Amino acid sequence: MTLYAEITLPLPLGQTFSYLVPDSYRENVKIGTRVLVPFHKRLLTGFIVDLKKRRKTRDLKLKEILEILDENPIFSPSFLSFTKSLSDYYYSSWGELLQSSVPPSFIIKSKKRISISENGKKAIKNEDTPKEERELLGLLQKKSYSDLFLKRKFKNKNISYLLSRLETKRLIHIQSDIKKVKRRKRATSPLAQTQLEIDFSMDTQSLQIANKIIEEIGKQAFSPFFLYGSSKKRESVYFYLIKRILADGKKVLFLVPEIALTQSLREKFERKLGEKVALFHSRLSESRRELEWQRIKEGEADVVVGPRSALFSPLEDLGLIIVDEEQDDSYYQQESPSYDARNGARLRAKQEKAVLVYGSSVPSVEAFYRAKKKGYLLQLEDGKRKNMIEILDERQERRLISRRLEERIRGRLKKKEPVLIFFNRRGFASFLLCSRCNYIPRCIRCDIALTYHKREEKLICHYCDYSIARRDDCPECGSRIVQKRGVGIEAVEEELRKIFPLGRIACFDTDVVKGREVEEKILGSFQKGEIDILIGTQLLAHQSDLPQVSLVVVLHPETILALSDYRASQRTFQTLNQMMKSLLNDKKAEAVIQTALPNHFSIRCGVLQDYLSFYGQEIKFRRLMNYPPFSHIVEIVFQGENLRTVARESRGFSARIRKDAGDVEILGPALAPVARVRARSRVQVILKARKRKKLDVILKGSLGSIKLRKSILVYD
DNA sequence: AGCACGCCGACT
DNA sequence: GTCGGCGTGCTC
Repeated sequence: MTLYAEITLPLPLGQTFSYLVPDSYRENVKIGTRVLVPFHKRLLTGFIVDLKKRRKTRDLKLKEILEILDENPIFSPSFLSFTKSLSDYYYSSWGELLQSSVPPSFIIKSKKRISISENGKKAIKNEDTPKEERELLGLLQKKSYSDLFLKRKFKNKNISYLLSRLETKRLIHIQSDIKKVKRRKRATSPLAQTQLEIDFSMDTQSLQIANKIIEEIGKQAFSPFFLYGSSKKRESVYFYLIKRILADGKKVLFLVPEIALTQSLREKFERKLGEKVALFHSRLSESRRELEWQRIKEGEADVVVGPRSALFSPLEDLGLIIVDEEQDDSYYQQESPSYDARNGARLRAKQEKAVLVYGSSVPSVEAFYRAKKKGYLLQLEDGKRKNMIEILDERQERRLISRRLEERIRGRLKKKEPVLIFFNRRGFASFLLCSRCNYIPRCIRCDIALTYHKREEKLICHYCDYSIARRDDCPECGSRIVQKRGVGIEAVEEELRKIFPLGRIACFDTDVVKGREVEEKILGSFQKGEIDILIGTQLLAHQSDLPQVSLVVVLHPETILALSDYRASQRTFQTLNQMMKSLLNDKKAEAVIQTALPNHFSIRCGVLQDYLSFYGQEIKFRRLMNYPPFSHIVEIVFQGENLRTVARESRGFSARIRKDAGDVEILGPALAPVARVRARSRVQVILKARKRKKLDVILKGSLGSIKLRKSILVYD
């Protein structure tokens, strides 16, 4: 009897495809292995997700699997069903998720090799051969190239058409060969032998909480917890739990935000867990990443630590998943295949019947609400901070640095105490404006004004990095009166240099910090006392080892609130809270906030690091507006080169779904907040509903009908 | 996502 | 008249 394989492919298609299993493969075909299949004139690496004795459709002539690439499954049945549920939840492609779960070298694609034929060599000399064809043949005369290379060489031209024409004329040979991956010999574990730390001491209250979680661990059932408390306390609970899980012979997945895995944290994990730990971080090379993947697959790592992509580590016998710094948005992958690793962790823990522990001192309001409601919130008591906080009302202030603020800084500098200033806008001025004709220089590919950068004397687009040299006159009317509007970090720096001409001042932003060396150099000299005033953007606030100072200044945090997003308050709160972490915890240390919105709760609570008050107010707002966690939001962004097509497609789509929308709110289509990025117009449709199920019902049938490039984001 | 087919404008 | 632009549709 014939055997049929259901296969998902790494394409944004949202369906599986059936293939025939050749008789020669009948014995060794398995669910969860990679296969090479012919698919519409090309070869792709797919994944077998099911094997059937009966075919799904009968009016279709099926193709055969070309090759089975794995002897043993690389995905377990439970991993497959976890990734399937994740793809359903985020409307992203299962095949793409599986593809991103394995090292890139595991994905084999056919590669076309183009070489010149004897006829082709003759044709070069022939005057009748079109210029374009001769150009290509001339290139191929020296050596053969891959189609990818040729595509890049002939950028805008329709190369595939040209190639097929030349092939029919027999001027070239097109050879399709498969890029085989050589199995690398595994190197011996590169970790140095270290003295393991076995001190897991903690206070009685933390111990109680840890034991509460441990009770559940024995039950072999999915069980979630939210650990609310300082990072220090959380950490001691985590390591206690890990120790217990490992003693049971089970494994641990430990997720951290993208930038969190700094040297010091890495060392801590290695000190406490030794060779049992596999660490992923952004600076890991491709080959090293693959090596770690193999180690985990072979069961040599008991604990996997890494950012959101570590969610897909091939761990078996998973007993515990930890998601630390739960509030961090880097857990959400917006690019395709999109998913939220926090929710992904929940789905995986459910599938594996594992214990799930979220942790944060400033939880997202969504997660905090659910934890409270479902009764799995665990609170670690923390000591109160004792700092002086001053919020300066700057609604009347004209100066960038107010008199009062200037005095505060001067006072600290006199005592030789360094000062940290946060200001969240790159460049010198947000935009330039011609006084005569009101012309504003804009990006040619994006729908935004160019930012003026004084250091480079350039106008730069912050969306696509397009830049032009700054000129003194207006390109529209020639007027020489061009105004600078909207203050950036460079203007703050200039102002401070005027006020404190003898002060040693430095900036910490993406334009200065290019690479790890610069970053370490600036932070290092600040630590050594070689810098008096350090001014930083979010880039500095996001550092996990922030320098500790006695005066922290925040200039205009209300700019974050201006974002058109229901989470703007949460962002503002979190950013300010983060900035306050660089404040020394003593009575003499103080923070000064200069803002035009001194009474906004996200600013007040953020500065005071008062999470519970913030939560209390924010959750009221969310309830009132029916935003998550009280509803589910799906945002569909249509993208395309010409606005007409994008508009037509999005209008058609929204008309189709409106027909049976019921009580689902449908907003738009409307231009996205930034209507054009990298020469692509963006139009969005937003769906909002109390029950997630209702969104699925509407979108299940309709999403497939969208022909255009689209991205779908789920918020709840 | 690719890749081919098919229908309308600016050019040797 | 042809080339070649990209709108449209399909891939087991």
